[in-house]
Amino acid sequence: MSVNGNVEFPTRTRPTMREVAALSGTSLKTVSRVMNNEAGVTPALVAKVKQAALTLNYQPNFTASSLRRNDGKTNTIGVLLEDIANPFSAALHRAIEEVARARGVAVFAGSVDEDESREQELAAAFISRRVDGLIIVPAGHDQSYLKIEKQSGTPMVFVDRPPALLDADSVLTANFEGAKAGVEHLINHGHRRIAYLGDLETITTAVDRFSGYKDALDRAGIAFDESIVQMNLRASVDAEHVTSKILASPNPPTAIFASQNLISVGVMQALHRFGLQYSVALVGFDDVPMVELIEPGLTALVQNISGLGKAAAEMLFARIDGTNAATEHRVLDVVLRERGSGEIPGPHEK
Amino acid sequence: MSVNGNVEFPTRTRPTMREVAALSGTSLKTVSRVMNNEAGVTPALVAKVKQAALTLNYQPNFTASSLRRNDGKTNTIGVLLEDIANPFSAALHRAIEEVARARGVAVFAGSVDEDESREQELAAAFISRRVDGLIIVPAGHDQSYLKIEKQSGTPMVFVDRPPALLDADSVLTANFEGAKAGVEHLINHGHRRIAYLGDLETITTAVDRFSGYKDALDRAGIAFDESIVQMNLRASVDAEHVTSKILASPNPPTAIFASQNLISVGVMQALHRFGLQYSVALVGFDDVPMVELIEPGLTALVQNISGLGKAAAEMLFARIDGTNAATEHRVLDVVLRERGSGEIPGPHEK
DNA sequence: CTGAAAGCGCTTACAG
DNA sequence: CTGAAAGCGCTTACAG
Repeated sequence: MSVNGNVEFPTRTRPTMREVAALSGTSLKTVSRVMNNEAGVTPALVAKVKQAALTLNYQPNFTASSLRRNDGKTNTIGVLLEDIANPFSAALHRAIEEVARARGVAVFAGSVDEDESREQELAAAFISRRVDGLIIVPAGHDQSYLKIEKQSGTPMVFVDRPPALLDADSVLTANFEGAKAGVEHLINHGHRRIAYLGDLETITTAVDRFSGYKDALDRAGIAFDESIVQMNLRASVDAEHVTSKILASPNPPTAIFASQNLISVGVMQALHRFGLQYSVALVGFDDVPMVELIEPGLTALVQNISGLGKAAAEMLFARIDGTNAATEHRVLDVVLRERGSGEIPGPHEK
Repeated sequence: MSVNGNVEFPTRTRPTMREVAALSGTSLKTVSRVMNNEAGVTPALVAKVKQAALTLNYQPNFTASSLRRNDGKTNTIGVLLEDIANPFSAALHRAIEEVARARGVAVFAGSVDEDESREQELAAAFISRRVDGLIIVPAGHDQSYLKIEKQSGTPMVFVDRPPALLDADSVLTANFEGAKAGVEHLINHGHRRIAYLGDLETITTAVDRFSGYKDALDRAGIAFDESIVQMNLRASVDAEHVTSKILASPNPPTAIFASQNLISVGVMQALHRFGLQYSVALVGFDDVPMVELIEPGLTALVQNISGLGKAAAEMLFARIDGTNAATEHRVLDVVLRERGSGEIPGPHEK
């Protein structure tokens, strides 16, 4: 007589195929046939079984079926991202979901948070649930712990960052070439004194971008000057402080290269505060959200994030489908989008 | 003799507990005991089993174990989001992950994309994989399809939007009160002609915010004027167009209320283009990314997104743990953050 | 076309 | 303390 929903609708046990069989007066195997739309069951029986399933509210247990099924597939993949909440990870995740959805594959996701042990824990959690494959943005610098799993037949594709001490497929962005092109863009606009603000040196993409910077300077015959270079920046406030310090130094740069979007934001904030946003040039790696609202617009090297996710997912599913080709390493191009901040002329303009 | 990794390391079948038992000269049951760290196994046997497991690279199959286990738990939950890639969904997802991670629970996630059938497909996909619970941001307006599942014992919590035609827990933002407070803020700053730009009328949160707007006008004795009200805006460009049109009209508003962040962006773009960003006041629901870079700063009603996710996850796990309390509906407050755009004085300033 | 038996990889319930 | 048998919900392999 209670009005509480929990009491009115007590928990019932979920019906099984066996119970559907009993109600429909047929066998377990026939119910299985009907549920899987297998041909060769009398229409009359099909109707009876479906009616019984409906009456009992039967819901198939996909997990149980995959245990016995020959292919052993769970139609599930695991995705290890840097941080689910950051825009890069979220866009990657979305692109992967798109491909998985088309195949009826469910997606586990988790944040690695630049933590090596978290990476291993997440991988283990997904493996113990027998995912059909893994897509990984690694944090650690040794993925040999996945060797056994790979040999056991679980395909895996690395995105954004390459695997280390493990032979596996990867899809990366042209970080070296992109950063190099960005710095050359500044040089072509008359700059020779170009500061570099970079991310953690433990992140391979950060190292590659930094190499691109140095290579561009080298080719232009510009000496590397560590007084206007700062790596290991994480938050935008850090970048803001460093930018302020560099701008106030005796021999300030006429241009700045920011190795990722949070750093670009910090640089822009410092430039705005000094009122230098129209005098000091800026090129950044990665777009900044709401970039349209900022003046001058940020000239940025734009990655094809959804392209990375799509390619990774397609490579993974090709492996899951049994492709046994040699390990593949794909690299996606970066596009330089001119919006104003990178076209501010320098003192050496021709 | 091939150097191809795929040939050097052929796919092996994954070892089972039975094989570990055989190698260690013990029984399946004893291996199970060791793997689950059950007390009461001779240290010598434990060592032998662990050695064998290591030799064979045994990896436990959590899915298989949960099939037979009494609690039946898969230590897995499913999360249905609006769109994994949007910042709101991503922040929600992250907060949920945090709680799940602490319990060793893996998280399935998917995008509903404001599509009713997609919502049902995702729910079915997660249910067929026997998740322990569901956290749902619904798109449709009838969740009765989940009634059976709920009765079968799968806990579910709705976030951001309430369930319809289904009695279930929910965690919502104070949309009505928040919008009302935002409009009252504008009124207090001397505005009486306040435009309203809103989201899809099919979204309950959009309707609630609109009601808050109307209620604030009512209480201030301001007549509702549909010529400066526009609902069903989705992209920021749409909001930009409508704002431009309204600003160019004979009797333009002195203030604008934007019902969500994409709309705020469109309004800001239009105001900037007209050079009216310091003359027309603006209050928006939800923060805008990189808001620090915009002048004047956006005065916004800020939701506690991670609070929503955390509360939803905690309520879900309480149910999973067996709590059988009455359905709970929690509402989280919104904070008005003054940053400049909402404090621009209107003609009726006292 | 239909179904009884065996088995997927584990845990449970029970016996020794 | 250890293990043989049964069973979780399904599919496979085979017989009729």
